[in-house]
Amino acid sequence: MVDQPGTETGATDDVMAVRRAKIVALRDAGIEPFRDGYEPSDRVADIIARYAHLEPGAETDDVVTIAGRVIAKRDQGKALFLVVRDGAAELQAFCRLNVLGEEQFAFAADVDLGDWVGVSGQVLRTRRGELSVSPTRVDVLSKSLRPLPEKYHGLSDTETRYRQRYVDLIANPEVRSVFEARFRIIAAIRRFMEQRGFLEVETPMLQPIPGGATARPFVTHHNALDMDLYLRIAPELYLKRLLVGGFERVYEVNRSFRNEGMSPRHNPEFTMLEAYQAYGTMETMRELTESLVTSVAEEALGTLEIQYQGVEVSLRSPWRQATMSSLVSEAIGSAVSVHTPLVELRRLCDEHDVPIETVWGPGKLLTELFEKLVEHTLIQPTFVTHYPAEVSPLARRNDADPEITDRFELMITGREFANAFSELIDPIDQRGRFQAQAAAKDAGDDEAMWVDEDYLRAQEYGMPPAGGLGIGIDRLVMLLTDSASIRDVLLFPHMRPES
RNA sequence: GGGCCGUUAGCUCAGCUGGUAGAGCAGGGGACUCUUAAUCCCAAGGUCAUAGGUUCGAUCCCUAUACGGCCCA
Repeated sequence: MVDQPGTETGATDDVMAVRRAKIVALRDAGIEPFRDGYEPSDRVADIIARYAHLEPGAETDDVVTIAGRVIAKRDQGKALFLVVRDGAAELQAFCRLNVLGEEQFAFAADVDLGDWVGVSGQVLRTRRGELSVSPTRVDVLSKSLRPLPEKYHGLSDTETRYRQRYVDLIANPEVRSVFEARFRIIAAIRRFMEQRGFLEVETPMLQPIPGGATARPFVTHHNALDMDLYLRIAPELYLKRLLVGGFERVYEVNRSFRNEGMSPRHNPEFTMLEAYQAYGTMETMRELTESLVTSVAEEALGTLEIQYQGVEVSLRSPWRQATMSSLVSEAIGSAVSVHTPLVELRRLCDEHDVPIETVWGPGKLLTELFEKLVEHTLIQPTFVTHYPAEVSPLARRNDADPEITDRFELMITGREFANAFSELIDPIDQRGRFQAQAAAKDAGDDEAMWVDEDYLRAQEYGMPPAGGLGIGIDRLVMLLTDSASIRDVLLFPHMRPES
């Protein structure tokens, strides 16, 4: 039959040869090992729920057909146990010679670990208490050619886990639950935004001028137009064009791309939520951010008291708010702000080992001090408000102090999670800010922004006052799934090519 | 880009002071009709990441490279 006592070879490289031989043998016996479709009657998770109270040793007359991957096999001679995984749920097939008959039993015994199978039979619970299907029929739906990782320790080599996520997902069930959480979180975000009256929109990922953030872009080329295009670093300027056009509440769950190094917190492509609300302000966005994160966390975890990498974090409202200048002042022990003399700020940077560049003004120096001295200390959710205008080229100036903006960043676990502000809607001021960015770019800052004339033209038609918000989805998922690395929340993280 | 660490069988890991490698799981053969990390018996499985160097002799020491991880920029 399918059993091949003659093909005795223990060489690990020949595992695939053994399986290939089985495929040939199956076809010779008139059985297609890669079938076209199948019709299971039930999902394993439903069966487990339905028969939760079935007594050990009890048999039912109910017949079910399930399908899934064989992830364990325990051969007992004239009895055989196959563990079939359907999604995240697993059910044992308790194959018995007297129930299946010689031919079907031999067929079942020949199933390999990793094969996709269909199993049809009566539901029972074994004397040992394991809910099982006692098959009257076993079908191979798709043969597996490669051996699975070790059943007890799973797959732990990080490189293989990221490169071959499909194997990681088979070998490490907890990986699946992280990604289920990720996509439930994103679905919850969409529901929240919908409830708040926001329309989900799509804007270009291929942009002639990359805008909306300070970052180096990826360059690509349009052959027919013979022009360079850039993968977006943010959707911001397009979403705000929609405000000009009269869409009052829009958002985009966007994949954006930044041409920078990789780290446990950075991937070249990442996911953000950006939202814009006409007539809103920094304060509107602050409320939106806090409500969104708490409601999504509650929905995903059922609690607002979480642990991240061993650190207790409370997401319970209200969250702390503090201005950047007050936080920096607190850290260095004397009052500083964007109005502190340049020489004094430079001296403070020097004193605290913050490297500086001569072209930097007070706003940039203050921000550098903040990032070096304060940012990593903000473990509990904190809105850091009133960023300097110098580092906020798209944010509205504060009415009382034009050197700062009505902007905040949200810090949790010492990292940035969100960035939001009252939008700069004055096209004349915006042009000046772009020009300052262009000057910085000319001076060698390759992350500085370009002048986007079409965006300025849009603003010149009149943009309503608005609040805008960006939230890093990958980081939010890391926080809510207690994941140490962004690679653990990306199904296929970016990797260098295999040798 | 810099520093540190890692790479041994398909997977998870040992490998002493330098004398060309072991185990468990998976895979092969056999036994077993309630197992669940099943158990028992037998046999097999290696370009020790790659390329150089030192040495009578290198998985081990040295250099470079590749890939990965962490930290820093």
